[in-house]
Amino acid sequence: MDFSFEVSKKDKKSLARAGVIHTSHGDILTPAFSPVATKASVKTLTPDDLRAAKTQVVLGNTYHLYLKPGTETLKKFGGFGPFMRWHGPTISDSGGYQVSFLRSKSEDGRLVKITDKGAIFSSYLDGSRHLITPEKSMEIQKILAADIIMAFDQPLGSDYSPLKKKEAFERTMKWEERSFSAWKKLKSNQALYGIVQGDIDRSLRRKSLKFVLSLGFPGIAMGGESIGVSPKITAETLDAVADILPLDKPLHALGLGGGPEGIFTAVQRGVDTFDNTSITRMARTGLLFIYPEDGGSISNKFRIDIEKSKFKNARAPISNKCSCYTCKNFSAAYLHHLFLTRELLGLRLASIHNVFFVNDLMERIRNSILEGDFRAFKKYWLNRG
RNA sequence: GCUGGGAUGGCGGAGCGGACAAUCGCACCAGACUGUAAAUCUGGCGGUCGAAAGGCCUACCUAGGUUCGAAUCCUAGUCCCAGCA
Repeated sequence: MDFSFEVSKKDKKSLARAGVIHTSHGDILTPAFSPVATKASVKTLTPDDLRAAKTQVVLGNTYHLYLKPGTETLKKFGGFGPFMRWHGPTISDSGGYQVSFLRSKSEDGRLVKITDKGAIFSSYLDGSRHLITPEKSMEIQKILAADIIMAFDQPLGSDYSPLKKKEAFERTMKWEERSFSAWKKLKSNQALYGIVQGDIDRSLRRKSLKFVLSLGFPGIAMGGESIGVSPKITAETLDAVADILPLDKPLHALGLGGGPEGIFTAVQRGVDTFDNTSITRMARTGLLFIYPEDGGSISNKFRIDIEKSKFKNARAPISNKCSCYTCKNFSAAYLHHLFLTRELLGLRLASIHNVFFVNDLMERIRNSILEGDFRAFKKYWLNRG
């Protein structure tokens, strides 16, 4: 397997660490952000845009790519990475998240049926029925050919009844076991991450992590709603397993939210990589990140709303501190105009900025860890406003 | 000049006697956005008091009138549009 993880430097006073994930498509210097290319596209951005925005790795989704373009096409291209012409490291999600996601979205609950065997989905594209099992997810993910793949799981919904939570929790462990053995059988050179569930239940989280460790997955992912809903709950979720997190396995946070505050919260607790859709989605709705030097703070969530009328005549860029393509070349007023007139270029320039911002923040965090400065750096960002 | 149609909140445009402070869209303001069915979604949007329920005031071109009651009906005026000269 062309995959390994090494910790270059560990923070003395927290679980934060700077490391390197080696993959056959290159290294990922951690901690790192992975933009999400659900359908083999980080919305509005080309691979060149992504690279220029310091992107190291992108994440695609089994569920969506299986439905379109389908495994036959992706097989011919050798995976979704080559298909989208992203030649760097990739991650694929197992489709497990869609299990609960589709369920909560459907009004009659008939969009998906979950049994121990697997999940029967209705395609959101044409309504056709599909069965995804842990084994099937592993097969599909082999075709997607990401460097890092995920076990097939069923996240616990925060709105689940205790009984339903228990059911999903037990099922996830069974599914992970099946994912693991299917992955072994496929002899893929991909790294399979086991997913830790348990919502905000401390003992479930611990049990889940211990189970994942006992199987011997190459990496660990933290899943479920509670990892991304707010920095406070993210902290609670990660703190539950802080003392039993291994040092030699990379930790990925699935759908980590909370902006810069959430990122610091997670990195401090040992997260090496994370993905998040809202960073690019917020970009498309005009919410753009700013540095502390620009007035960013916890209270404004380190972001501005470019559609606000105060930017109508703003000649300065979104951020004076930022060195992304957008900030180097365009005024906030221009971005404001593009958004109000719904010009498509605005979506791209905003996405470039937000992706760059988060990648740049990760690089700065990494450097601060390497220099033994993480604590001060974090304080600089969070202790103001 | 004649004939016909019309004037409603920032704009467009419903309503055509009571359930109208007035449908809806745009704009504007505020908010949300987690492993993306998301260039999306939610709320507000005459003034004022109130936490809210709700109250009060001013309102559908202008001025009169009819009516218990008018954005809605009548009269006059002003302006706009279309067709014909």
